[in-house]
Amino acid sequence: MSDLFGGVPSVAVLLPMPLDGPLDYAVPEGLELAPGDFVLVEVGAKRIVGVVWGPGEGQVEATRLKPVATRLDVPPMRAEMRRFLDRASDYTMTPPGMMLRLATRVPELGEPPKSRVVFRRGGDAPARMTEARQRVLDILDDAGIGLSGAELAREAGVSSAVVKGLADQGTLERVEIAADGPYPTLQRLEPGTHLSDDQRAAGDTLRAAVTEDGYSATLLYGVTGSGKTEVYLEAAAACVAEGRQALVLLPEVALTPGFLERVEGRFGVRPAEWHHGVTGAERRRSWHAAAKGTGQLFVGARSALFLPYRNLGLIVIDEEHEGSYKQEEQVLYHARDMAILRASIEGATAVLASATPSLETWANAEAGKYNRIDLPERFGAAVLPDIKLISMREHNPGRDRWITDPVVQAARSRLAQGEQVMLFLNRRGYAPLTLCRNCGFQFGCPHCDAWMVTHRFRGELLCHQCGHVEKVPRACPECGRDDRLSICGPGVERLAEEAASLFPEARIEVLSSDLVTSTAQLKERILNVAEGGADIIIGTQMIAKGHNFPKLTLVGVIDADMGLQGGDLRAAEKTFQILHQVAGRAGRADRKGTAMIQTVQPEHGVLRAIMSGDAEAFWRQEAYLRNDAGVPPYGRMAGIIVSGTDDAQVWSVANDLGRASGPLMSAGVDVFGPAPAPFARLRGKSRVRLLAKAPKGIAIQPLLKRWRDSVKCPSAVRVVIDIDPQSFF
DNA sequence: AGCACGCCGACT
DNA sequence: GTCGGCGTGCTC
Repeated sequence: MSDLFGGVPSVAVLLPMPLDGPLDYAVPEGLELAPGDFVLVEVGAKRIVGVVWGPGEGQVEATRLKPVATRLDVPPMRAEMRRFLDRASDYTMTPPGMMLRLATRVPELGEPPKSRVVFRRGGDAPARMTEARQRVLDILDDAGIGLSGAELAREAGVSSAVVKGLADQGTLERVEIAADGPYPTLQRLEPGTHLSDDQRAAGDTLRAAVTEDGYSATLLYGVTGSGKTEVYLEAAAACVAEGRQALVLLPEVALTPGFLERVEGRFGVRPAEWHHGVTGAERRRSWHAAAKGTGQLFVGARSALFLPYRNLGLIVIDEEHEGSYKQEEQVLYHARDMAILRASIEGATAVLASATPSLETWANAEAGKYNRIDLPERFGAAVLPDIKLISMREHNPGRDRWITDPVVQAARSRLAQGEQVMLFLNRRGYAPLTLCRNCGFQFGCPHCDAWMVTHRFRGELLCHQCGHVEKVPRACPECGRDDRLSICGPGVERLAEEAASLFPEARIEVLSSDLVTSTAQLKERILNVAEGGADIIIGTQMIAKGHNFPKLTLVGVIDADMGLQGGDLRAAEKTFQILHQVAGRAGRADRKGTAMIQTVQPEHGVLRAIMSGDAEAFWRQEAYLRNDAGVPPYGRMAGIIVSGTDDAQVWSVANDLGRASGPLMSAGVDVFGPAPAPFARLRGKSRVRLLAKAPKGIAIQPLLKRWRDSVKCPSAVRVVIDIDPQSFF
């Protein structure tokens, strides 16, 4: 074999660290290594798992090389995966080792396979049959083999003592099996039966794309409730039937346990999971199942893209437009882009599913780079709600009031019929501005140019930009008067106050990130609302998606214009997406719902698009604006974030970068900044941003890399390059 | 990323 | 006199 390095003195080993490249190690006598082999090597005093990346590069003399300690008994990393990591590292301008780190975040990688104890039916009948014991036995008979004592007890809803009791009597037998055991086989891979005509046609198209060899990408564009999930699960079925693995990426796995049940409903078994919450033995099992090919279907968060799949045939990115696909910490990457990259390298099918695609994806479909499948109809009884615009100029609710009369009337009649009402206002806290009517002083953040938002519930003033917190003031710091402070504008807390006075008998639930302490609590409260535990739901974008509320028939959007101000180029697009989502929550069961959208500018393009349902025209308009501005998808855009604890150092580096931008400008790249805000200070670190905008066709990465490296930078200051940020200013 | 080395403040 | 703060620099 030509790519074996037996007898070759050294290999380059990539390590999961932020080094510029791999390090050379000597190959000991008798060890044969090939690219992709997992090896254990000594780095400093520690032993670390690395991957053979190629032949030794020879920057360090052969005599000074440490030897490779061992080769691990793990399936070697495939060439496709290595290429993916290299390309991803290049694209995101992250050291390749950090990409490897994402791909090796699995416990006990270097250790031999563990075993675990599971139960099976033993010969003896129990001395006495109880209801609890019967349930355990039923669960076991159903599952066959593979459940541990704890799992059995949990699934049967009994205590572990019941399982232990059965085991002691010989009704259950303990068996030791490999801990990284395979996942159960998916059932019913043939085309699904309960599909509408539209769904079947879409499913067939995707099945064909999966069956055909090689890479393709498809935008699956379907309104909420059109059954996108059923359609892409058809693609997964076809993929698994072909003997390849399928991956479904979800934006917020923690909030979608229902998804696993839908998969189980379709395929009879639960998929392998990979996300933050999967830890320990299960994490290890998932990773190895990906590598060995013993897992067929994977469901996960963005990090699931970095599993070492043996034969990946399909990647679905559900809710493709979701911002949570972008990782903003440590390694910056956008899972949607990386999914396309990986699919193209693996020769797999990519499916981007959304009711409100990102403009980039829409434009790629428009340009023919992606196929597009439209699912126009809602499935079953679900009907799109009536949408009404309420002009706030025409219906002025009056001083310190924000709910207009038409919305009040509609809410009254819906509440009277025992239905639920949702009021959406995308602003946390009580009120966005406090000012002094005596001297005109406005309470602003000392670190940025934002207003301090009053939070009554917490009893604090909060900067929503940088997180700065102050006590609620008693008097004006400028003139000292304590009787002229005026609280202006609404937040959800204040809206709840208004709703309580308008509908005194209604039960009101307010949901916003600072009124919810944990994900578990959020789930519980949402479930409570869904079961009818509240009449009026008031909230921020937190309530825009998630659990279905069957009794909800009226949605009131309090301030549709809120998101449209500011310099964010994606403001219109984001507002469109969130309005579409919120409005779509009304009336999905037997009752056609209504969405009433309060706005001061009913003629705005976003609102016209929401009204007419003609998203195409809106996107075309937005695409035109983007084209004009030369930003994605018509150009490349990168944010350069300079951060550190020392303000002076941060500014000095940022200014040096600004001065050194000449070569970029002459290459046709526009550079803006340095600009502070919106994140002037974040957790004690100051941040300054620059923005580079390159027209399409210019490879921006090498230019940026050279730019970054041309400015010397104290190690206390970090310079991060963020390709295609979500917003700029 | 870790981890060791190194140079200046409050302690037995 | 030392213990320890974390700034700087290196890992084949």
